Amino acid sequence: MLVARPKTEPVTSAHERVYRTLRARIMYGELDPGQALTLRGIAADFDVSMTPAREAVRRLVAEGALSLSSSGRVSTLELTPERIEELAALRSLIEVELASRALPRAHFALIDRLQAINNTISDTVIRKDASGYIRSNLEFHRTLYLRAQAPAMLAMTETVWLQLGPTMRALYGRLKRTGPPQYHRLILSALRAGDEPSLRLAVRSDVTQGLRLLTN
Amino acid sequence: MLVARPKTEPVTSAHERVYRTLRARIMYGELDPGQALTLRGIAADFDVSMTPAREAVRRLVAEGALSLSSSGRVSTLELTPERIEELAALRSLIEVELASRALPRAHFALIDRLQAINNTISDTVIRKDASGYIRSNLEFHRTLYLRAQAPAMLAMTETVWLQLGPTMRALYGRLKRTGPPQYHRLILSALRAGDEPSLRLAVRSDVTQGLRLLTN
DNA sequence: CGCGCGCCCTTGTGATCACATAGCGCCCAT
DNA sequence: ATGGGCGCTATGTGATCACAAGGGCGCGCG
Repeated sequence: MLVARPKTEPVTSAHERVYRTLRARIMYGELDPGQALTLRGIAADFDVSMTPAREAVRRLVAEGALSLSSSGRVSTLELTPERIEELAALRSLIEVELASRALPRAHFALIDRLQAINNTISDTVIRKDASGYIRSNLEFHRTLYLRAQAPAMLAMTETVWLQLGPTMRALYGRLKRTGPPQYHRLILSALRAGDEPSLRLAVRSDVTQGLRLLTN
Repeated sequence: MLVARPKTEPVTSAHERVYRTLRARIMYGELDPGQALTLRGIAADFDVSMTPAREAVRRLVAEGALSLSSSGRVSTLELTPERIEELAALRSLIEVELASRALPRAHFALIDRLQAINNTISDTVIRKDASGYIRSNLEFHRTLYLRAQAPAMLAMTETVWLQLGPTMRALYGRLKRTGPPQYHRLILSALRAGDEPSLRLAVRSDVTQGLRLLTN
């Protein structure tokens, strides 16, 4: 017997729920590169029919988060070194611009929030929580970029993150982390100083650093 | 009675056909900004069921080519001036990089092809063919960027074109064109000279010029 | 014991249907 | 004449089914 939905709860469609959950899993590296998925499997996991599963998958394929074999099988991306370099270059281009646009609007409260997120990152390092590390690291960047008031650029950056997601965890394994990324400190001090050139350099460095581990 | 498909023809799924056609119509400005579409209408137009129509629309929504109202109605984008500025900035960032990467690989044959496309653009100006103008203008850029061997960047650029599509025709109306964009000449001479700084400037100017007409 | 072939079953595609809802127009009352 | 309310219909969502094709596994042959 169906129970009435509490009227305050925003009705979120089934495919939206499937989409959001899969998207987060991919972006935060909870799926391995090249991992195969099936529509019926996804549908069963979320206890919905194939239709919403198909829509969610289509959407993720369109965003480059999943790839479609010629016969229609879906799997997460396996990136070539060239593709990784390209995506890192895109991150660099767009994120430097976003940071630059956020700078004039970055007040103390924002910098405090970023500081707090940086501490969360430390926790994930101590707990060796790869997925949590990726999530809070991206949260650091997203919090800053949100201030740029540039939704299209932010969306584009997030689709790049999405494409890098499964591969990023592989990176985490090779990384001997002892704390938050070193360049986050530089980003914070450049923000405090209102120093745009330093900020651009710090963001570019932060975005590009991980790349080296992946391409060799 | 069904006729056997010629075996050489690549079997392209129904939703792919719908997707490609709609995508081209949007990118080349054949649909007005804010134009409403219905799944059943699209399905009828292409003589398919609602399923492929839904998938094609979902895909285009994911790429930002179409927007979904809260109740799920789909329509093309109506861009605010701020959004247009943002998209132009994205074009500038990515296309300058693509041009820069294409430069070392740009041989005579490529420059000849670009020249030929430029002539096609002249034809569309004479014929006052707005959609053809947009199509061949983008073809000019795509042909150059293809040489950059950077598929992810090119794909990202194309989704920006897609978002600007319906609005670009509005631009065309305000433009008193007498020939190909002036900056195309600069792009070509920079390519011939192998002059990267000039090329970057020319591409940025070409991409940004139209913007001014749209934001005031 | 290894390799290749064929068959079955898994999997994606497209059509159709039932249902809920939002938007729109029409009608009536003031 | 105009504004508001009501009801119909157009429209999106999700489920289910039929079908075709591709991949993987096992069997049989060398």
